[in-house]
Amino acid sequence: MDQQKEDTQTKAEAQDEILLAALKLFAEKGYFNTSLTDIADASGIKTTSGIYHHFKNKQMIATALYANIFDSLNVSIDDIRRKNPKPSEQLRGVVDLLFRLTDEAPNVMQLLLVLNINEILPEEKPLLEAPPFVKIIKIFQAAAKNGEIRNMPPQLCFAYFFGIINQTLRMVLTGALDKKADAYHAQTWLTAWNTIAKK
Amino acid sequence: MDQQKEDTQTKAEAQDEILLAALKLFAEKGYFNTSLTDIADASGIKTTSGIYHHFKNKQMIATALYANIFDSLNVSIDDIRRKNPKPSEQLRGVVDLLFRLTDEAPNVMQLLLVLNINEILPEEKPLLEAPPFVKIIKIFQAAAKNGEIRNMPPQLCFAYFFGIINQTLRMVLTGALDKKADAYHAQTWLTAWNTIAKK
DNA sequence: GTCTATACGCCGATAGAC
DNA sequence: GTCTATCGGCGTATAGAC
Repeated sequence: MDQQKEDTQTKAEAQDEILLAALKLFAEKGYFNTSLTDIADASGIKTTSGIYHHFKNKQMIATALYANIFDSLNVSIDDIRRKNPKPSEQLRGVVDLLFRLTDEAPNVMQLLLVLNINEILPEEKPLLEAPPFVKIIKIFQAAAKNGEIRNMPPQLCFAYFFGIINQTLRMVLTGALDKKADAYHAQTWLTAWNTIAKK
Repeated sequence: MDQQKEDTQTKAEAQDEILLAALKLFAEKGYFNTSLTDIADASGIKTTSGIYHHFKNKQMIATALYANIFDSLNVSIDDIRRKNPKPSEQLRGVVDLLFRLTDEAPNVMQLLLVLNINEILPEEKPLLEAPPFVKIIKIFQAAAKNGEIRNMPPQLCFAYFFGIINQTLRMVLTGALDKKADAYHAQTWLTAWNTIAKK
């Protein structure tokens, strides 16, 4: 491994460049409006052939992108849960994360909130069954159990709470709300929390 | 015109069949996963050629679909505004409409809430600038003026209020919430209303 | 591992008989 | 207005030289 450091780095870098270009283009134009030629042009690679040395086909690029995003979210959420004992604090941590991502990595949030994973990858599980979202549902269950929130199905908690959060962030992403996500952070958290909090 | 009544009726019916088939397929598989062959098969028409006598191209089918949906929503919203003097009642009427549509015309709601009009029709205005949504924003403005809701930007009202409504309906459409929309109607309205109501 | 060249298929779209 | 037949092109994907 060490003796091929140059090569492996280069390979990993090339893959990253492809993924980064794809992420940007998918977020801007959507998956189906983006051709492999577009992706090749936007990364360092000159022709579509080069892409096939890194990914089996176009779908696998999207699969890898979503896997990376889910993994990263998973790590962050685990971290948040470890550092915060109370479910309400954990939820607050997740919201902080999403607002930060919207300002700092809007393309990632675009894939999560705007694009339809099931239209791109019909075989993939629905978004809400992906690991990070399963964990969020668990936070709602824990919050209900310890009495921080009202007693209602966790899916409905999700609908109300993240309905507000996600719609706000979506409108920031599309420009329907004209300030940075951060400008709406405090007020939106409070509003969302109040929809489920035990009054 | 009158003397060709038979023909025009037939023509209109054929167009409707195409639109209906397209609506169903777009809602199920998405616009890009649906070929004109699929649409021809699903309507009475036997080949894709027939479609071109009714629509200039594939995009125009989507354009017509959205135009129909927007028109119909527009009429309904005008009706609601005429019949209900208070903005809060108007909003309630719109919510009733959306919940009813989710149970009775889920394909229509799928196009509105799940599919990305701007990915399908890049030239089209963003959804929130379409006439029905402009009217809803106006309702929020009127509600703010007469003191029924808190004083905040109408776009933010929209984000909170319809964040809850739309996310709930989206989850009904995808099966993440397992009952009919109607089962969540009352509670969801109340929760959404409370996010913007002057307490 | 990256290029050139090219194959292949699907789909959108057209021409023209009936 | 609907069919048969067919085109053209884009976009995915592969083979093979370097």
